[in-house]
Amino acid sequence: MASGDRRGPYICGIDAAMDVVSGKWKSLILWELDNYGTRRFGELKRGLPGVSEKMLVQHLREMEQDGLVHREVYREVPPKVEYSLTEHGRSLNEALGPLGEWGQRRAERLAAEAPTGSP
Amino acid sequence: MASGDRRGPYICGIDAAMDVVSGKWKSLILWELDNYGTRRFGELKRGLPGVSEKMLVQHLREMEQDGLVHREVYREVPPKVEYSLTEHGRSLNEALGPLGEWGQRRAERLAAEAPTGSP
DNA sequence: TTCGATACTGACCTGAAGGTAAGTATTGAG
DNA sequence: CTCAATACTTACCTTCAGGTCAGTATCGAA
Repeated sequence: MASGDRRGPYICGIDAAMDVVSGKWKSLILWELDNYGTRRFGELKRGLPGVSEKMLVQHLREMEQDGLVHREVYREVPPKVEYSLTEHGRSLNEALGPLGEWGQRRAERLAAEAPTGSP
Repeated sequence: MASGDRRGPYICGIDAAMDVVSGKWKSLILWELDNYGTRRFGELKRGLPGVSEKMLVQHLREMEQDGLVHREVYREVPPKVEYSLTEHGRSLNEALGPLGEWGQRRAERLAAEAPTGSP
């Protein structure tokens, strides 16, 4: 399954962190929630162009289980659910900072090397 | 294919970095090479218990293409090939540091929460 | 009575990541 | 002549992350 048994015995810290971040949209979700503080399901969906509802729900559930995300349900009609980061989620986002900067530099380097696809 | 077109248009830095690190053994390869400086193919294989030769070759090729790894071939018999990190590879490993520490802390927390599986 | 809004859930399918295992090339040792 | 050692290569197969799409529950508005 896609979100079954995890928290396996880890070989190293990277492994343990990757277990939690791997997932097509997870780092983006992390960034959205860190940036906006609190987001409703529909807002997240609109903020992540291309994400399917299924994956968004699945990722959010896993991140909740992993203690990264807090889920607040308002018993209203139509339904309202708000997501936000926990302390762990925020610290993970911080830990991802240097990696993001490295990737940024790499992207810039690639753009400089092949501006139009080398015609 | 497993290593075909990459370097796609990235949504953010994390995306660009993940494109390069995602792969079951890549962070481990990074660590091995950073730790030992230079490793032969067979040494890497023995240092990463469970890796298949196919995946090791494939990952090393991709990392070479991505400018993370340098490959030095000695024209001898039997063959000898030495792998080492480039400057980019080393900086990536550094950027992964905080993430590794976060994962380490997470692993410790998990171990403290469920020592024997909550019997 | 039907529709729209919201936050899901479930069945089904595809592609790609990764595993297994056998084959290749070269040459010195026995 | 055969074998061992090294660094691969190739073919085939399984698994699973992720996509599509349809359905559900609830209530107010029209």
